Amino acid sequence: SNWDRCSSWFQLAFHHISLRNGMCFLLVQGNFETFHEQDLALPTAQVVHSKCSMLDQAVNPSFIRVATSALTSQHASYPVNVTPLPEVPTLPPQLSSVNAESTCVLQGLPSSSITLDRPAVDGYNWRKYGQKAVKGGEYPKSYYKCTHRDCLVRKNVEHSADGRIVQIIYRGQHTHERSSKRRFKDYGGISEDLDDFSGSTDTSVRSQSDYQDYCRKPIISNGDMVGRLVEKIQDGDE
DNA sequence: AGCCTTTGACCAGCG
DNA sequence: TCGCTGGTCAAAGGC
Repeated sequence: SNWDRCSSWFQLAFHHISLRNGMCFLLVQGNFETFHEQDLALPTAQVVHSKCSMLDQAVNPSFIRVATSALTSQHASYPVNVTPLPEVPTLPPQLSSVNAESTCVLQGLPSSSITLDRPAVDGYNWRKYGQKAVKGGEYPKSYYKCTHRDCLVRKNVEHSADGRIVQIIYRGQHTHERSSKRRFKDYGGISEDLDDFSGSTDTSVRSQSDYQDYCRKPIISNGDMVGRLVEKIQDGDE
């Protein structure tokens, strides 16, 4: 039902794969956007990989690798360490980078184009407390703390040279639910909808939403879809 | 006023 | 001990 509520808005952007056991993976403009505990409770990465492999590979082979990678992270102890995908499809020329979660940069568009560069739209509030150029300055690494009182969770976000997130490392576990919708409005309303989508009453589900953070280089086969999405955002339509 | 990012300084671990 | 590296602090300024 959450999917039904959400998909009407995001139908331009979503590719989705529903698996037989009820798992539902969302791929938002190439980002592996949402993992919920209910999605992840049963399968190991290996199982998911095999299930995904049974699907039409034409949907997006990279997606299967992302799903497998994220699931591996899900069941591993912290810190979570996600390596970047080795391959990504070619983007249309007007669009070099779109990350629905935290970075949305459209190049070749007017200066009014949307740029979302926030630490996370994962339902938690983060405060950046440092940034370092690591690995010889090749990859700037940002350090974030959860702003919730008494919550010690920290997140390290590593960016590639072109600004894409190539690695997110979480340390600790949240001791609270995700924050209210209020702050999500800061992200142009998109995340508010995501919150609706993931707004299960099951708090244990919410606690796993960090995995929404995995930003990936976009996998877009239809530039027009993004153009229409951008129009919607620019019109201020939440 | 409160919260945020930025950024140089500082600190700890390691070879 | 020294230098390097990664992580954190905290002042300053912006929104």
